[in-house]
Amino acid sequence: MMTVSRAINNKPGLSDELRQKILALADQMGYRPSQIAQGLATRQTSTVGLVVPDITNPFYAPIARGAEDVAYEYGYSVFLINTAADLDREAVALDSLWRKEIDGAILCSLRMPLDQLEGHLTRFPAVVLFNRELKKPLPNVVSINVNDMRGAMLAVEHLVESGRKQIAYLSGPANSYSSQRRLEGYRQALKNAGLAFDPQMIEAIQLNDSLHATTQAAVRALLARNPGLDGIFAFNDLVAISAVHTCQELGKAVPGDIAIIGADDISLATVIRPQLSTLHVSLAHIGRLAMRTLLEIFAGETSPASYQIEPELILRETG
Amino acid sequence: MMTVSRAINNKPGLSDELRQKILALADQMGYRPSQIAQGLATRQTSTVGLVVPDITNPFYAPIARGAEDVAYEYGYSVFLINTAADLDREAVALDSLWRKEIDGAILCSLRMPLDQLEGHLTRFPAVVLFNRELKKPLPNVVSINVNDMRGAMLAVEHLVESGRKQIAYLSGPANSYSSQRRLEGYRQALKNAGLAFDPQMIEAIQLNDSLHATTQAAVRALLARNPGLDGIFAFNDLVAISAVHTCQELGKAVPGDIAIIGADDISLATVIRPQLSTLHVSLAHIGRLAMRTLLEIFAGETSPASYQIEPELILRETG
DNA sequence: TTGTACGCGTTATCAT
DNA sequence: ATGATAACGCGTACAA
Repeated sequence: MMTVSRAINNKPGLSDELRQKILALADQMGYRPSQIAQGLATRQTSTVGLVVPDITNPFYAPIARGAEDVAYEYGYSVFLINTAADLDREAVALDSLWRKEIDGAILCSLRMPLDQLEGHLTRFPAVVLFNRELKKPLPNVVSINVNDMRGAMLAVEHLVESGRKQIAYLSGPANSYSSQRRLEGYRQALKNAGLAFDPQMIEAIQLNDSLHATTQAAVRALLARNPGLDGIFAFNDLVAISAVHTCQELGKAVPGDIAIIGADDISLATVIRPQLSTLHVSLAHIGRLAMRTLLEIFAGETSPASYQIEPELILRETG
Repeated sequence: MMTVSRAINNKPGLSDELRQKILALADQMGYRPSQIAQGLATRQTSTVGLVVPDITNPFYAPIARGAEDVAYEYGYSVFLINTAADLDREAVALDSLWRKEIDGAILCSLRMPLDQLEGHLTRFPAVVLFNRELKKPLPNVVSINVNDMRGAMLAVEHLVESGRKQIAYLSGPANSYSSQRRLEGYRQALKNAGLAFDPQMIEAIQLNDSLHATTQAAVRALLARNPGLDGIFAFNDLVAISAVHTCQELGKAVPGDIAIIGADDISLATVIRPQLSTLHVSLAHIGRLAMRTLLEIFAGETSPASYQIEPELILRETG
């Protein structure tokens, strides 16, 4: 048995001749070692977990794709889990992954409270955390964050520079960290430009309901309160697109009357007309980076405790 | 050890009192059985594989979501694999899943030749095959197919009934089964309406290159050969959307001059303007059905050897 | 260079 | 109702 094991795992300790013979026979018999048994013996499963709110969201799909691509290259398999932004499901998922003895996990935008989260994190050999900050660094976790605040500033600065005076922010739900950070950037950019911050210029989009309907309502409310509205920064592209259509339905030209800038540069941004101006981040790259980082931790290589992704303002047709 | 095992797995053979004591203690110690070890002992891993060409494709994402949702409900985890329509990667993926000793797999749109495919299929305890027909049924595999031919007929019939005379088909690559079946439906509907089939009315879209660029070229070519073109049926929604935009760029009104109908009803269909007329199939439902079917096979319940999903023509704004 | 004993964490089987 | 033993399929450590 051991000779076979050594032959198949390419380990030294047997003649090349015997190795070839074993390999040929194994191939002929269709024998491949059970990864379950290997996992039990070596405590390594060549398996990682990928937790996202919703794989259907064009923001997360490319991340998953990038991560799985790299995993495939290195012989790892990935468990996909959708949390649906449900706290219980997050907890159950993490527990389930732990019981599967995964080698590591990529956790995207978990809503779980920090203290509860850390309890889970320490149980995994390695974790990459996306869009979530830790209070103090843990040795086995690396975080990757988009510089949302800086991105929002870029967008709002451009709106100001192109002469917009009444700029609104279409925010996400209050429990979205990204949305909060973008709100900060929005306020900061306004302040830097000597413009007053007006709470009337904020509308929050709840993600549960029909996105387009709620965005429609939000834009209408914004316009009712501020007839001179001439610029909108939306916390993500889907909302931005809905805002574009709503403005057009209301007889407002985009960007003539109202300039609109989204965030994330999902693939939809270039398929709609007018093409959406937005903050570009390479989603597939983030996924690849996350998985590569995980592999580096496995290999014991030291990597930065956190990565910051800088968004880039892409001006297309809406702003 | 056995008493603990029985307590945790809710098996008979111990007093309720003891069971509670064990459960409480296990909870306090944070003990949960290793699914790897369980897998080795029981030969069941509570794990399934989901193989799709590309999770980034808005057609497959909802299927994956639906499947994972059901898996979650029943305590199963799912391995996500993107094949990128690469034959080697398909084979490697299937082998990898087999070594992981998955309980079953959902295989979407595999390109692999039938004889090679069957070799893989028989190694799995249970398989649901999507968009792929088997020559003769295997006892452990159920297939789910969209009635693409019927769908194409619905679309083309409607185009004919609304007065369109020169109807083109924007087909997919030659190795796409769906696209081939839709071509059949297109031809059949033409025939039924007494219209001649003209090869000049077909253009194939290669998926490798930039989708919009190739669609643009295809539509231009179609229009150059047939200036009177007044209807287009596209083999999927993404291509249909590109076609809509191309027509508009070329000064053709949609659907005034040219009516366009897509297929699949991906979520994008309702976010673009004009909203896309298309063939609706509930993707999330297919995913859920696929996973439920897998679970039924596990449970030894008999289910039909194949399901046929009937598309429904949804008339929105492009046709 | 090759083979043997043991352990990984769990469940099935048989005994008590 | 509870416990002891073997087995699942492999890799590690050590002996031959």
